[in-house]
Amino acid sequence: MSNSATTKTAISPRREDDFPEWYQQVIRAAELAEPSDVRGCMVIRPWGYGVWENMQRQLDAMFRATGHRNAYFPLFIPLSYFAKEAEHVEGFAKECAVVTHSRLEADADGKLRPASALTEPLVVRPTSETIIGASYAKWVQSYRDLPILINQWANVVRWEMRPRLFLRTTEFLWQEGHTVHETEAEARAEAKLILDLYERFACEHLAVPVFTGEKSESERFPGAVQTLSIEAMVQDRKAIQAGTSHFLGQNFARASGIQFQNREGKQEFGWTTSWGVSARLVGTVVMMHGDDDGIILPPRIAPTQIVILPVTPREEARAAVLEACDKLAEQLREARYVDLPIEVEIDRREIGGGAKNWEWIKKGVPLRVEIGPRDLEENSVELSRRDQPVKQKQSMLMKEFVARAPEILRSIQQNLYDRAKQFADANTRVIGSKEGFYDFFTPKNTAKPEIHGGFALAHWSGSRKVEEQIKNDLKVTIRVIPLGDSEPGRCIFTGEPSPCQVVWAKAY
RNA sequence: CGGGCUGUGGCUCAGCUUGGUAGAGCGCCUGGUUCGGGACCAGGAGGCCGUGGGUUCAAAUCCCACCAGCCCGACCA
Repeated sequence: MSNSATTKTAISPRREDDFPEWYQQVIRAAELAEPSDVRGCMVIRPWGYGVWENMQRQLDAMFRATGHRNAYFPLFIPLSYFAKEAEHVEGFAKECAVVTHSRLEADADGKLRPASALTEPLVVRPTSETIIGASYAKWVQSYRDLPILINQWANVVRWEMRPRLFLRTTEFLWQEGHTVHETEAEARAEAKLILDLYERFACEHLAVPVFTGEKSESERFPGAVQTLSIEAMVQDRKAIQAGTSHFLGQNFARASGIQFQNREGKQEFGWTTSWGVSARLVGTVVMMHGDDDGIILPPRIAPTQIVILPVTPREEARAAVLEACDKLAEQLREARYVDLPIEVEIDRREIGGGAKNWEWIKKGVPLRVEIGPRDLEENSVELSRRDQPVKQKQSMLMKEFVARAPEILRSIQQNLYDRAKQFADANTRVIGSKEGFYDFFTPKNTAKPEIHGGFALAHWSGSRKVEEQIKNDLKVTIRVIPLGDSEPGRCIFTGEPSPCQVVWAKAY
């Protein structure tokens, strides 16, 4: 019997009925974020920001460990700087916010109007290659000044047409690394190092398995020589680009005048890279792990990993229950999960126990712990794992729970990853013919056009024309060209020789 | 930026065709009964009906413009 048809879920619609709407409802129900009155911009609420802060903290440690240091560069980029790299301009010109005035004045009707035009308009950074390049040009004189390994945590603005909470907003939070190297090989190695770092972060911290590789020319960052990317498959089987790392060659060095005297005493342009991930990762986690009752946060990035819910059916038991909660919280905070104290919160609010429980379910807290009078008598607690069905509860001795909490969190983290990996594997196919390819990406149910095959691995000769044709016909693009060993074959569309299979999918 | 749909208390929406002083459910507040599960009963607060203009004695309702949101395209982290 299909229980799911009758069971009430916290989020409606369900994923299978309307995935985009489900996504929005989850974000609202979990109090991650909400749309603001400013077109295309969002308010990130404490719960959502807490997730981002955890991602930030953990990535930051990884950057530091690989020799990078943080710095901060201006939000405003003089138009003339921005104009230096031709492809870069072409790529970003259509989505730039531009500051042209420096003052407001009241007109005759008392309405405020911009006044005092700037001599040179300022572009609000859509990315910072050019403004950072201007500084690097001053800092770099000799090969002894290299490498420069800097990261910046910042907001950027891209005037997008269709905003979506976390996935595509006009202003967004991200991290952008910008490095300069003495040789091409070093710069290429840096881009690859960061790609691997992003992959590790996605898998181990976000429980998000990814496909990695190089972008085709048409999907490359404007001005880059090579763009590397990690791509995840979310639950509607679409791909989401979760992080990119670019080898920029000498293009931006040339544009910004980043030159140094090399070991032979000759002037040479530096070799640069840039790389970034954004708060889009929060949206990725929602679409990756969420269910019809809300989000499910991987323990490593959950702002609260364990919530303690006092059960106080009788007023006279209240004090004793709360005391036991405090004691448990204290003990749990002394335990370590991935080398950090466990984040514990006691929810003392006096609202109905059921309602309270559901709030935390929707917010995706990995582990809920109930303590009531009966538990006090038996020195036990009732556990509910967010990665298991809502009604499923497990009783455990308090002492045992304290000892096992880190292990349980690890198990949840692992389970989320395994599930996601299994889903991605189950919906990834090697495809050997054009017909098979078109069939794979053609929706079987016209009422739900978003449901299609998933990811396809297929040979492609490198023809841009084929790429365009597929995009026009099916809205399917090459997500990545895998790096490393590959079996040559024949392009399934043209029969031409192909060096390797590439990953195809519909994308966010 | 093009095409379609939609803007009415915090949320979901009814009312609009046939103009006549603003409604429901959920949520919120108060009191009570409950309490190992999103409880129940009673009372209450909350809305220049997206904005501006027009038609009219009278506009949530009709007309025009604008703005915003969603879905579909082009673009993107």
